[in-house]
Amino acid sequence: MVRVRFAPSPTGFLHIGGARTALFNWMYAKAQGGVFVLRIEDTDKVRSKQEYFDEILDSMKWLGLTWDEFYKQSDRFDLYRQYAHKLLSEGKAYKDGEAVVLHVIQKPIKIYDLIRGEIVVDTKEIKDQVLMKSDGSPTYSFACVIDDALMEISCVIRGEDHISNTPKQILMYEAMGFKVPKFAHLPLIMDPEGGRMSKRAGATAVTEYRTQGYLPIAIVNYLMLLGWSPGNNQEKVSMAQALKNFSIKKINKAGAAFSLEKLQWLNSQYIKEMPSDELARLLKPMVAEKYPQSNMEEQDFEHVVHLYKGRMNTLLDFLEWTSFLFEQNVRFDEGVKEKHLSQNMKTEFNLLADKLAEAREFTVKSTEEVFRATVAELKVDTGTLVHPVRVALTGKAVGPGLFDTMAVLGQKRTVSRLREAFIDNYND
RNA sequence: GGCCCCAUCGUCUAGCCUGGUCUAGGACGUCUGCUUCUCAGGCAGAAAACACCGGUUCAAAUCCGGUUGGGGCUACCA
Repeated sequence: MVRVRFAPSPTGFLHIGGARTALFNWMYAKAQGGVFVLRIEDTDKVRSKQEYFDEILDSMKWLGLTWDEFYKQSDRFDLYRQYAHKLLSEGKAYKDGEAVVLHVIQKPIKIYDLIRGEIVVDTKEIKDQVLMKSDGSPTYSFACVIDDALMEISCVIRGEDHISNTPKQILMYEAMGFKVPKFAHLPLIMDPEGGRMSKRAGATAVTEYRTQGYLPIAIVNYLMLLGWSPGNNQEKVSMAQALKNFSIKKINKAGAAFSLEKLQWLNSQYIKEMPSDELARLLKPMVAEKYPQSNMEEQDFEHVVHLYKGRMNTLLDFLEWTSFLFEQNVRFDEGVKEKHLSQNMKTEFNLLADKLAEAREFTVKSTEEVFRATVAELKVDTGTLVHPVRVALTGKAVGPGLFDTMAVLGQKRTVSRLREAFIDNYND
């Protein structure tokens, strides 16, 4: 029976790298019908926080990384103490003040790593290991070994930063007479420049990506591609497909730089393929929060979502694009007013406004007809009127088709924004 | 510094184990063209890599050694 675990410590938010470690563990378990254990390593009483504990569980669930068994180490201190006593009584460990320390025997240790193959380390590099700290709490390695052994973890899949812990821990397995599990050390995620992943290089916590409007399915898809490939030139990979092709031996050995661009692309792909009603349900509360006074008919809202779906990289982009629909006043993008509304087109705008005001219905088709007729009457190019009008209506030089835009804005607001467009300029 | 891990386009990767099918494939990004009221999108193209040196071999991205470069660890943190 395959049994794996993800063992974060609640001393910070779930890190994007931690999420990937969790994902590979989860996939390894699911691909083989095994068990995925979530174990919270909260032995550091000072640094562990309830808020982080809650957040980690929340992020795991959000990503869909559900667990079959749950433990936390603070519930298991008695157990660690028992093993410390045992090692003490067997003479394998000794006391240093209140601390319990393992005698490290000199010998070469062989690690068989599923990803890297054999790694040999001489224990002369390793000094005696503290098992129980003076305050009575176990050290990371000690608690980890006891738990992995007792929870019958068949393969320890963790970050490469733990390679040097592995020989120390093997010594502990042997001292306590436990069976040594298999190991697989995942390459680390690097920042976009290939250096150490740090806060400065961008978001590191899963929650940040969540608030920035990334879909969990896109994050999971992106993360699995960091160091692994389904092997058939696929980029957008369904979990079912990934599980079918998953093999831990196919995981890369080299660290992988995190690319926000590719995550964004994947996110946009998932947004595009999502049904508009579903996307609308996701967006609705975000709109309500950002624009409290907004109220739009369900049908209309869904239509707006449909209109902007193709141009969103993140959910947040929608809020940016559509501010002109939910705010009283148009907010102009940097420089667009100067570029498209510097020439006074009051006459043209008023003519268009008058004609639009008379329209009996206000649809994409009818607004286009009115617009084309106006352009013909004015004897100007379509473009010379389209761009200033779009800017006047939306505050942006770019966006969906102008007639789509007018139709969702509605007759009343379209007409009034056209009429008010040059009022400021008159006072200049 | 010491110990350990790693090295294919700018980035993520396929290929490496089982050398020849690789004038190295895909994707993101970049650039170009088409579509169009704009941008985005979509579609079609382009540029872009086996870190270096040596060895083994008829033949090396693939095997071996070294160099260089990057990363990790070096806590009574996890």
